[in-house]
Amino acid sequence: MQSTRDAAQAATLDQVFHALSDGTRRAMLRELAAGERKVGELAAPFSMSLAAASKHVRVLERAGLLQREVRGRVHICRLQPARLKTAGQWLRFYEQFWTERLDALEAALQAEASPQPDTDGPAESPDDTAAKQPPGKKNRGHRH
Amino acid sequence: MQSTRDAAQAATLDQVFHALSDGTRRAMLRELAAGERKVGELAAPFSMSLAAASKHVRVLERAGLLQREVRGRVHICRLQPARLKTAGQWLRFYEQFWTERLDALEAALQAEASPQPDTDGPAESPDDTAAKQPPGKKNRGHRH
DNA sequence: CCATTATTAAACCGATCGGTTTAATATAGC
DNA sequence: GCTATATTAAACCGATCGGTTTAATAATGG
Repeated sequence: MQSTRDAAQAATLDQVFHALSDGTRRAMLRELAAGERKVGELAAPFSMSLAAASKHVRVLERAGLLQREVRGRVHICRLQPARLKTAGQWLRFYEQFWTERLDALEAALQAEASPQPDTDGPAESPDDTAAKQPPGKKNRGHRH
Repeated sequence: MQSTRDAAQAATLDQVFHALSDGTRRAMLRELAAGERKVGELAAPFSMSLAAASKHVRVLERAGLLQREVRGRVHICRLQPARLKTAGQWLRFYEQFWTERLDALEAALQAEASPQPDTDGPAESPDDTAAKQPPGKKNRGHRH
């Protein structure tokens, strides 16, 4: 029964992406990238109660993004890359897929609308962040 | 001052990851990967009201994951890969970083098991050495 | 003009979120 | 044993979420 597996996968993607959707939690992961941290250390940089930070840690933990080791009275947190990898795989798949599609579309439009190769115009924009343009206009020159 | 840019970046990451944290919306993106779709077409597979599906589309749109073209009375949606790329970059950075760290840890443990002296303590060391920073380390003081 | 179609707007609802404050729990160390 | 420390539990609060239902808006087509 694969539907169960799919549902489980969907549930973990829900949890992981939700965990990543908060700046405080992303900052905690950033901190953890430098090494293991106690909960108190993770909480310190933020201007919120320790209890609130503790909840953020637990959200990350339930999402499987970190692992907690209770050693004495301190809880030591480390990154757990598996789930992040799962999310990364999801993203990568669509990223690649979409890019391919857009490239194909662009090529098709160019072939359709160019009896002559007009070269490429002024498409030398340095920053393509959030390229906003009507459909089918060429502005990017990315290849893979 | 780049903090504005960082804050904006953080806000869009919030939006994008939040948009991705819902299975319905991920399914819509999956559908859109096959080509452009009207809102009604995106809504069809789900057993919810059209209004509810329309809200999901708007969440994706506000996150910059899709673009809408109003043509007559139908709204045509297409994927917009830029924001997904942003999220992908964030994930890739940490994924790689963590993997490197884990590899280093593994190497350290192996070295420990070898007759060579401990080059770097496996567990106990605070070990902040060579901590490359992801985009924007010094930021705190979040939104709200 | 009028009915149909495609979509959003608005008001509402229960659940969850992100935060607080005030306990409770457990360990460390004198 | 006592007290300080590290962390969670629990109750609460306003905001947002994901859904509904009922209109409103706008374009299509006979």
